[in-house]
Amino acid sequence: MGSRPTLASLAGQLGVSRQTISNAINAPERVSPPTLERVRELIAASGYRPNNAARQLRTRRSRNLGYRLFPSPDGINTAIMDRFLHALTERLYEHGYRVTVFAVANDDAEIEAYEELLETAELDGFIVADTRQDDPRTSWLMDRGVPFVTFGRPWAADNDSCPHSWVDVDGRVGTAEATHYLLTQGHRRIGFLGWPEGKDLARARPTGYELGRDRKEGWKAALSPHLEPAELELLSVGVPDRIREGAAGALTLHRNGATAIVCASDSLALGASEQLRATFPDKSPAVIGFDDTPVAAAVGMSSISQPVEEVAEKVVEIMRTILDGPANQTKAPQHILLPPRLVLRDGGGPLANPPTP
Amino acid sequence: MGSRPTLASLAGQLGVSRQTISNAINAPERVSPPTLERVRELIAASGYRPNNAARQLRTRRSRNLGYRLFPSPDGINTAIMDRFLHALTERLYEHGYRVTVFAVANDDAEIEAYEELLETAELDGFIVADTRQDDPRTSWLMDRGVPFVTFGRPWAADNDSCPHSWVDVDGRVGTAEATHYLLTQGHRRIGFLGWPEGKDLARARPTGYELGRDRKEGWKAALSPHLEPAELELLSVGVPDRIREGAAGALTLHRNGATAIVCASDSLALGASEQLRATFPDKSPAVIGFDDTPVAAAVGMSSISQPVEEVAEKVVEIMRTILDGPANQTKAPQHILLPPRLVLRDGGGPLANPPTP
DNA sequence: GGGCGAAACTTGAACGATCAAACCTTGTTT
DNA sequence: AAACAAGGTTTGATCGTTCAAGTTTCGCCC
Repeated sequence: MGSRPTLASLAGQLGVSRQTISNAINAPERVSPPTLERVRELIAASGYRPNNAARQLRTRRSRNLGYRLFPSPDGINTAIMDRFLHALTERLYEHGYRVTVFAVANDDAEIEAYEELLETAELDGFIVADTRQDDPRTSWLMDRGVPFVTFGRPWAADNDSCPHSWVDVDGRVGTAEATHYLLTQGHRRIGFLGWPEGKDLARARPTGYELGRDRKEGWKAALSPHLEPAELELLSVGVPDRIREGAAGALTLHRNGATAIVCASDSLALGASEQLRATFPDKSPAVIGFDDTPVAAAVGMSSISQPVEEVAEKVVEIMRTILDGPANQTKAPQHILLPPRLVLRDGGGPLANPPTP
Repeated sequence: MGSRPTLASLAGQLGVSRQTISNAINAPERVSPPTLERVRELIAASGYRPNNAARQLRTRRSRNLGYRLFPSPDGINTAIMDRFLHALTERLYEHGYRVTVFAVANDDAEIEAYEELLETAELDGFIVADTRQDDPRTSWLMDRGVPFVTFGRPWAADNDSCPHSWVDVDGRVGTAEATHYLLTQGHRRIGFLGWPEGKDLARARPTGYELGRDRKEGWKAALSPHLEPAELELLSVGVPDRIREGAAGALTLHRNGATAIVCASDSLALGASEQLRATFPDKSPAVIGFDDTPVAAAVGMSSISQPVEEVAEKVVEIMRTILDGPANQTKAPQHILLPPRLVLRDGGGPLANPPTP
């Protein structure tokens, strides 16, 4: 029982040189059809697979990309990044790329890890999630010309002139759509349950504060034709991203006259929904969450769904044009903003009538 | 500006041979103290890091382990595997190991991926989660002598004679502890809300059915000294792992006289808890969940917490003795069963009194 | 003082692939 | 008919490391 086949061993069997086998794999047009055929047959029969380490040593390409795992915060919103990682891995795998994950505590450590991974494992690039304004990570990567794509906008004044590629979901469109839907249902006093504004309160939110502002603006834009600014003011509340706080915030909004609520996250929405149903069993305000997490689906709550699978697909597409595309082609950074989708559900919650056994 | 330092370039600067530098890194005892000192200084000053591809090509070790990402099911229990992956990655990184993740649809595809990853990326081993009885994956890995450790027992008749190493959490002990706690609180008729039994209903549960049986047995063992078998029978219900089903199951248990409920998952517990609180606002039965997911923490529900970080630590320890330990030492498989911890919370749920603004 | 052995270090080869350049064949051009 | 071009194939070198087998130095012992 021999060890695994190599280019040289295959070449020996076929009476050709290693380079011919190599060409058959990497540049088939250089090999004559009959030879190509024979080589391909042997490759299939022998189950040959090129050794990545050897290839990497020579080409300085690892076909391996890095992704940072985020620490699970106390929210329920991690589920969405889970789905993203899953889709990302799957899509990249299809194109022969592997994903190396790493976990670090903060941005500084993340940059250090980039350096380490680039130098030892020679990763070909990174997928960076959860970008913030003036993100030190993207500047670092850009400075050294490391290929990367972000899931998240740079949130700079002009996102379109951003020098790197990004894919993101348009939260504004999502909350606007939810608000419009509630308007068609006859609601006018629609509340927004979001996160606190101001940078110093960053801890209270799952990510940068720009995200929350974006989501709030969609609600505001959809509702402002129908309400006075003073009323709008009353109908917006910002609280830390926890279920408990969502419950409290919902009561405030209800007191201010809200008959329906659009939320910045499912955590808030879940708190709001359960609280309102408990406090006002007969006619509790409608609640729409954000992210369409499993919990929302489970309790039958409407929510705005981010197309993370599509985001992953776009990210991979862009990454491939950067890494596999023609070398000397100028690669203009791509910016893709995907619309979320409103998922309507009947309401759910505790069962009205105990089922008979 | 030169490219990155290599063994040869460092050797040139110091007037020694490459091998001496290599020895200083991998076998310091072979190098004389003064030379060692000089080499180490230069390494630090130059920021030299060994190239992994070259090292791998020669040693056939990649310092890279594989881990399969699970498809996010519709439950809320993925959070725990998230934490596990995070801890695992962190611990392995500390010891110079990287984690390559992959996502596949089923067991066959998983085995194919093992093969692919072993041959091309030459992974050193795998961490296998969520094992079942007669798991085809572990047999495959064992047959080819691939190093691996599982998070999860083999669930065979005799776990202790299992030929591979595993780490798991003792669900039985967890539910027993929860039941005991409820007994000390004066409860006698304590219900168990679990999953359906029988292999054909596998879809209804997050994983193999052995897990659910294990958790149920802890409750049964703790309670059987206090109740007749017939009563026990009435106090146990098995439903699919969804919030909605948990709500229904809880009502059944309540009808059968349960004053407290121990659950096989937080999904079920959440449904039970919310339902009971809605249906019996004044004196709703106590509910204890399983897995201590973020949702449980958020709604203030008691739950049995799996020490996944500790599991990850043990898994890494075992993996290191396999991979880095003395080569010709006989490695008896290790089996570690960790106890979960009961996390008590006040109850939470909707706020009784609307807070003043 | 010759032989021996250990310690410290060096040298050549190998891992398995790709790059760059050389080498044959053919067939076409002048 | 000699020169040239292009297509197909081979050869030698190289990526950066470690293994295995050398070499040198020096002290020790009989």
